[in-house]
Amino acid sequence: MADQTLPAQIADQLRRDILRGILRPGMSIKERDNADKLGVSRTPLREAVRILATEGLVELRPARSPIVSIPSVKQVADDVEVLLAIEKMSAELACARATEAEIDALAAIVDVMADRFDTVDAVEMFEIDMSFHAGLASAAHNPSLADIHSTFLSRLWRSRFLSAIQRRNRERVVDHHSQIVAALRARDTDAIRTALGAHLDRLAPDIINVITQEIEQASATADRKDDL
Amino acid sequence: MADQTLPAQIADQLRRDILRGILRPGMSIKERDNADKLGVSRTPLREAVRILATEGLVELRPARSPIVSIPSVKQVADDVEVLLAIEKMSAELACARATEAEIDALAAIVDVMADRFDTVDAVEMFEIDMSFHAGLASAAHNPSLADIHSTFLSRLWRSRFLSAIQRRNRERVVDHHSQIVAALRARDTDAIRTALGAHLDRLAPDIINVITQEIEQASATADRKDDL
DNA sequence: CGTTCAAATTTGGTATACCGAAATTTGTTG
DNA sequence: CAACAAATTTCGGTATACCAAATTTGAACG
Repeated sequence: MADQTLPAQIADQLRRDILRGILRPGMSIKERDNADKLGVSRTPLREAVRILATEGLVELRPARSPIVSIPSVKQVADDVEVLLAIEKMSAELACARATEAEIDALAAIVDVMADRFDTVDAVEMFEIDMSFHAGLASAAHNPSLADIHSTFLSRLWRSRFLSAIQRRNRERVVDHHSQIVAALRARDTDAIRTALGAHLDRLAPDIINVITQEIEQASATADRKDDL
Repeated sequence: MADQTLPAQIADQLRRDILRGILRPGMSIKERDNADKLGVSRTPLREAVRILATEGLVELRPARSPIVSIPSVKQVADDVEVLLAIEKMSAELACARATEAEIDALAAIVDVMADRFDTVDAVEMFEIDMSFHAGLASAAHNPSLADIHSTFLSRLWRSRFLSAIQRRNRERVVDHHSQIVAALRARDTDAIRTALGAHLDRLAPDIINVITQEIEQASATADRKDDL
């Protein structure tokens, strides 16, 4: 975390704060205040905010403070719809193009999942899950595709996270992923479509439920003003 | 073209220059020179360059001048692969979600195509074609999807343009689009998949051919140094 | 004549100063 | 006391100044 550019580092910091909930949806990100707080000047902070804007995590408004995105249910549903399509496409391509080494790496991730399922906390398990799906995307050998995959993954990171920590389902976490790896090994496009479909189609309503819940909750506490 | 932000206007200007070939692939975009040339300061120009970088039209290099992207054949092929998938997905969703008014608008575009096919020049016809596909994408009623669609469309703009102007095929331009609209009207998902598939699967190799050609040609004239 | 190393220049990155618009606050009036 | 208007403050947008890294150039030495 050292050799990246300064704006990228700032973006990482802000992204973490947003995803961890320290910067809550709707909060404004004032250039001067945040620049001072992070000990940098407005220019790189500004650029960092633009990076997050393209990722969909913050929202730019003309002649106004950027705010942390407060995605509507519709937006989250749209994002999920796109992410699922990208992931299915990646999986099918990976079926044809993944190297044996890449499949081995994915299998190893599933092994780790199975081993640690009962011991690690939700956050760690979630990170492992993320690495599996990122690995699947890169196994499609199409960097453009992997790029937009990671964009939508980070846009939905918080939603997925909230969804994941409230439900720990061994079947989904371990079995589904095993089936995906098995289908990859067999180079069986239909099988991977089925396996991933089962995995993801269950994920979608979960995420949307969590978000719906969070938004209702937020509007209930709507008296809170956005601070600093 | 007035109320946009200054960086967006600059990005538009640069994008035009890149796509029209005035700024050729490999040319460096020096901040000071271009800022002076456009009569603005470095800050908004800098931001404009970042915009184009996220669109894939320019390439940022750490501690070096940004250069106009010179996409490899592989990159173009990857982009085409993604664009096709996005467009097929959009079409299928549009089949279920497009309003009658949206379908009418698309039909009107096809009428314009048919009417003017023999009179307008390639550039204009190309613009009409672009508006059709953009309309199709927005008829899917998923802004996230429409966003990445337009990103890949602009990333491939120049390639598609070069491909389009060298081949004018009434069958493809008019008939294919008519079939797509007909399938939309009938809400026939299979039909639209077939129609769009026929349209696009022919497009892909054309684009890749043109790019392969251009790259070979460029390496043949490799003595030219990037000026300014 | 070629190679190497250092000085100068170029250039992107960052900080800061300035400007105009928008919002907030304050004061006055009905 | 409420409401509207003016002044002040706040804040993003833009320009500019400064800095450090990198490239280039040229001179000196082999």
